[in-house]
Amino acid sequence: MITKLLKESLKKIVRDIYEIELNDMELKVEKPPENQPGEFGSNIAFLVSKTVKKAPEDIALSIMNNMKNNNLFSNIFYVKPGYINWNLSIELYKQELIKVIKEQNYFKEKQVKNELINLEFVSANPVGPLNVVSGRAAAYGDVLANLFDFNGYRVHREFYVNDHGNQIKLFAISLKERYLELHKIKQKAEIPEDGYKGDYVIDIAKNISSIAPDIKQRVLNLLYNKMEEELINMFTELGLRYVKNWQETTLKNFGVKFDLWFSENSLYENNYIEKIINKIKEKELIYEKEGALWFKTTQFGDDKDRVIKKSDGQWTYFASDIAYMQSKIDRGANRIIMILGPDHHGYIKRIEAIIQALGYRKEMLKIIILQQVNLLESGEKKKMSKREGKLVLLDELLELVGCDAARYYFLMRNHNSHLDFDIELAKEQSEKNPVYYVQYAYARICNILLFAREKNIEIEKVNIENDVEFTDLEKEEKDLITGILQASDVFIESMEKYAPSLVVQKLYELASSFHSFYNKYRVVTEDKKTTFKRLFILLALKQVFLNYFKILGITAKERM
RNA sequence: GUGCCCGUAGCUCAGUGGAUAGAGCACUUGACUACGAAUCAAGGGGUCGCAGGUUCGACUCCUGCCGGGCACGCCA
Repeated sequence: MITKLLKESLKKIVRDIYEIELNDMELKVEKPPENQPGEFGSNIAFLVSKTVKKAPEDIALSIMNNMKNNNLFSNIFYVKPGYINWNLSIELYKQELIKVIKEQNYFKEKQVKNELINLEFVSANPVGPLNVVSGRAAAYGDVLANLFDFNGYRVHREFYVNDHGNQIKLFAISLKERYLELHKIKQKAEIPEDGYKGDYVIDIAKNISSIAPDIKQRVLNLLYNKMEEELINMFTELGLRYVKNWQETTLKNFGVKFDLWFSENSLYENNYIEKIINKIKEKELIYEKEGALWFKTTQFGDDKDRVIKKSDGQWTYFASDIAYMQSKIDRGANRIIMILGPDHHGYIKRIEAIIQALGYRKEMLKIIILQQVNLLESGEKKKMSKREGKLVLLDELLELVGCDAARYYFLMRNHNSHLDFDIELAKEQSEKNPVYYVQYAYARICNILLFAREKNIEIEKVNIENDVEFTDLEKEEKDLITGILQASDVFIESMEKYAPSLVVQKLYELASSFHSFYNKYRVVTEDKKTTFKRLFILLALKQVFLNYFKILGITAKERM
């Protein structure tokens, strides 16, 4: 909020003097390094010097001259090569703090935009429980969705269930075999070569009667009548349902809830795929070769065309993807965001091709590749594979370190960095997890406010506008205030950069400022003036922390 | 072979055109008879993989190379 205001004022000054319009993304307004003067600083003179071809110093001095006429800026400093730094006016501090304290949802954009964002993430195959890799995607996607929501967009969280195709059949057969073995109907399970060998399949076989109490009877009946296909169909249906429940429960424990679990199978109903493909056919983007149907993705920059219908007459997954994209748009999406694993980077071109072939701008699509999670075991790299059953379950992690620490751990990394995951390390680090650092700061704030109330200091009755002075601020107090004022800018910037890690970083900085302040100064003292001033800062700070926690999906603990 | 991601302190990582490159962990030293020491203050530790280029300015952008990882099906 405040950064935006400052940027606008600076841009206006430049417009007045030089008649040029500055790019918002390039213009920076930020806190200068520790050893430099001023609470805020800007690179504005450098930007202007690029187009005007004058020394940054001269430009800075002229801009500074005009800044003096604006009461936003109180002390203006020129710093060596061409920076302009300044302090904010005390009055501005006060007005902003009052708003933070008094306005409900001050940080949340009140004007809801018309745009609907379809955000797809996790979308793990429905053939097993979620592992830590999905955990990273879940945390990332959820916070991204929160950020969009916070900034006034409508967001639809979607989980694509790949419940169609061969892998499901293999899973169903594996499950069936395990079931027969478990109930001694068969001596030994015969898991197909490409089947699912992991122990978790045995667990599912053990527990599946929880969603189908009459399963044993049905199995025996079908076996007696030699209805092998029906038997597999039954295990397909039950297995899918069981796994979906499992995944949904895990995600719920992780604080993530989806608006829609979209079934790939549903695209096959009512010839939907056929209809959408025909739409592209009309544009002559589809041709036949060697008995198969091909989509001319090369027209949109792909390196080769892709098959959409195999020579055996089956649609490929790529065909259902085409229909799926159209379905998102049919359901009102103006913007499509997909969070995919690094193994999908080759699909970006293809999906862009789909969007364009369907007649939409490719800008409406944003694909974020969330880099891989490497599973380590005491330093050794280990291959995670659902088929082989080698994985670290998200459930295990949650049990081990808890939801807050797990979310924080995943969110600290940005999306394009690899993450080495060592369960031993996670266990060890859980006690030192920075999430406790930020939660502790919040608990301390609550405690002080509680303490003040016990001392019968009723801040609610104090008139902040008239009776509280924000003069003579200590450095630590100013740090807290700038942290408070910058919060909404952090939320906007993180959204624009698709970077939840930025939120985490800023929250940590804020907590750090608070802990420093706490150790140096006392809030509740004999001196009424100072006590009120500090209590008001803390009231605002508490609100800011609550907003950060809400976006990150972390619990705000009043006591640790 | 082609494409994508990564290479920053002993370890785990922030930082994507700006100010003396930052945190946490680990290590050393100090701070509780006052709102919680799960905290704070201070210290050591770096040729930002290497070499060129672009410019007022490069960890950041471009080119080449080295090292690590992933992906390149009429599988999903």
